[in-house]
Amino acid sequence: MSITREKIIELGENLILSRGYNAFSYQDISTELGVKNAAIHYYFPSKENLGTSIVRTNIQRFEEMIDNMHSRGFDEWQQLDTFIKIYIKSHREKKLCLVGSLGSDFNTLNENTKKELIRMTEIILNWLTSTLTTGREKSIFKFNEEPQNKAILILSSLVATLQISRIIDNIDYKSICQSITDGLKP
Amino acid sequence: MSITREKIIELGENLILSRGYNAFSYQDISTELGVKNAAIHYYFPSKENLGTSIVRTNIQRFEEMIDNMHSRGFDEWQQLDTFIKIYIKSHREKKLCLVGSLGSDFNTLNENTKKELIRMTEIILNWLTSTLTTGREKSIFKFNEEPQNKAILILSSLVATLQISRIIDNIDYKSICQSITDGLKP
DNA sequence: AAATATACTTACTAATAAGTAAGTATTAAA
DNA sequence: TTTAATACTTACTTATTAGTAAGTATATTT
Repeated sequence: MSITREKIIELGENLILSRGYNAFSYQDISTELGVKNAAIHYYFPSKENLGTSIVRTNIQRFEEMIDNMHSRGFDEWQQLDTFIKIYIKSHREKKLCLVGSLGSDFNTLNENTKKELIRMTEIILNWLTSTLTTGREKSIFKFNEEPQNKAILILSSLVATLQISRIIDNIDYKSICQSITDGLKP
Repeated sequence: MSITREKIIELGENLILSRGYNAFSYQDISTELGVKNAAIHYYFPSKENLGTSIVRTNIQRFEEMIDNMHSRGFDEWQQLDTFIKIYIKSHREKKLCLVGSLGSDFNTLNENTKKELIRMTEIILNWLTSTLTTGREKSIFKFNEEPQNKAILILSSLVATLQISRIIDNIDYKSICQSITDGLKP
């Protein structure tokens, strides 16, 4: 895979996470890369292609992380902590996550990017639900809600607290994450 | 106040909640209203004026609701239920809330709209934090987190579950709200 | 009756957006 | 050594955007 192509995806992702899908242009990417906007169209003929590729790259990254955690034999606490650390990093870098950013722009997205975003959100929620279910079976976690509901509540908290932190800057993101995990302790 | 002006604010708000700040134009509003786009500029010279007015209108609406609940002597449970019902209505109407929608677009907003959004979010969180604090003092609520953290967690859950519901359509929003309130029961 | 304010329309401008067709320099393969 | 693929640039088009200046019809005030 071309290095320019990878840089375009990386820059595009950062632009989506910092400014949103409808507020970034091919010019933003090409200027940053020091090329002409037609060069971006060479790799991604339309913004639809770029958006879809960005989400696909994220799905791949997430699935690799899950595989890696499973092959290392991570228990449910270690898995949840690793997942939460992604959000703590996003907060440190003043970025949102794709679910929150593209979720807000959902109605304006093209069909393919929508499809990949749906797929990505399902993959995350399915993993989280199954991790919560197994963790509770093993008495590692304790909670009363349906695992699916608990998964949505945890993901929502992580996603929207990033957004609210952007509005109100004195929020202690790590402390919020602590509250989330405290709510799962037996 | 002019009825056209009010309609513009209402349409603008709905456009922000369904498509986001950067994906709606004065044309969208003028077409819907059956006037020319210059008519919108007559009431709101710039998009900054419109955005700011939309947020201010929401602040006013929220403050009126709070005043109303206080003057009716609503207890903390009734207040929280009333607040959550706003979100259930938004979900039914397939809309987001301003905090979530404009939170995602925050970095692209003008200074005045940012200021009002900050003010609105602070008002909501301060009310929620104080309601939770008082409710716990009265043993109406039970929770272990810091009230400020609990307020952020509740607001985040409401906000981002609207976004996630847009992506994944089989989410039972009311059931999520039930999980939120169940977590406060003594 | 004349002046003024209100609520617009007409007819623009300048900037930026996505997207394209055709050309060029460089590297790799036949 | 010619051919072809790769990685772009040049130079454009078309559409949409926010925004404006000047004009007009209607109602209200003086």
